[in-house]
Amino acid sequence: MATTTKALRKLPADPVACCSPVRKTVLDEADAQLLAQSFAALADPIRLTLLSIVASSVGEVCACDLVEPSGRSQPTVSHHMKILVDAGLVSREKRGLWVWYAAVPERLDALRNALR
Amino acid sequence: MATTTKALRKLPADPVACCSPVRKTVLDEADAQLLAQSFAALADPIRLTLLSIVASSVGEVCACDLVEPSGRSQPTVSHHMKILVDAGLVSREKRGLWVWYAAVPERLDALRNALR
DNA sequence: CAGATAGATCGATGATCGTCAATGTATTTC
DNA sequence: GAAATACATTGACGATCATCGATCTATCTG
Repeated sequence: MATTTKALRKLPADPVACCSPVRKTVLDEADAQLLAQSFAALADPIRLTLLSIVASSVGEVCACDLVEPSGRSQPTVSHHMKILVDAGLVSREKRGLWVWYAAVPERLDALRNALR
Repeated sequence: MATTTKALRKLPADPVACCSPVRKTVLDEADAQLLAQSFAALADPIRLTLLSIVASSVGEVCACDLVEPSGRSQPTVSHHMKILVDAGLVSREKRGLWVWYAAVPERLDALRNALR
């Protein structure tokens, strides 16, 4: 176990290493779970492409304009967009026959903040 | 296909919608692949916990101090740290019998920029 | 109501992932 | 060299994921 050898280690620039070289976890289990789920939504190249299309557009983007540039089938695009929406990164609104997506900047900001 | 109906759609606040409502992909395939791999490294609560421990520490952190707070076995922690190192988010240095990890702030910055 | 269209859902399949026990490798100490 | 220690690697398992064809649902139009 780490405790038995801890006192013998030469720690780099840490004079109080004998007690605990690890400050704190900073992230509790629930936060980690939630954050991981958000980052998982970004952990796919297709979803990053879809998000970049939506986020770089001025207003909203129609779902029908996402299938072709992503190079995937319509069910696959629908599946990925659902993941982005569930993660809160993209908003979804159905008007008539079409569905319109828009980026949610506050959620992207929240993720950026989590990276420090 | 989207092109056939595109002219009929009522676009929200976009007077030149007839041409192409999507500006550009912003992300080429290679970039998306690389970014997705980095975000995938963050898409696990254990890895987020491990990274938060390393990143919140002043200097380096010994591998032996990561097993207990993560609540996973030593091989599992080694596995996850390898993923973080491969993603460039954490640096690894072996000195004697111990391995020391440190965060790579530039890489975290790069990911934050990608979310902008 | 019938036909057409946009998008979501279902079901199946192959790939990848998280996990740990067992084992391997490198290093220090005696 | 032998024993001990820290960490990595292997192999196997079940779980989750990405994908698409087929189908379902909702909406608009005539």
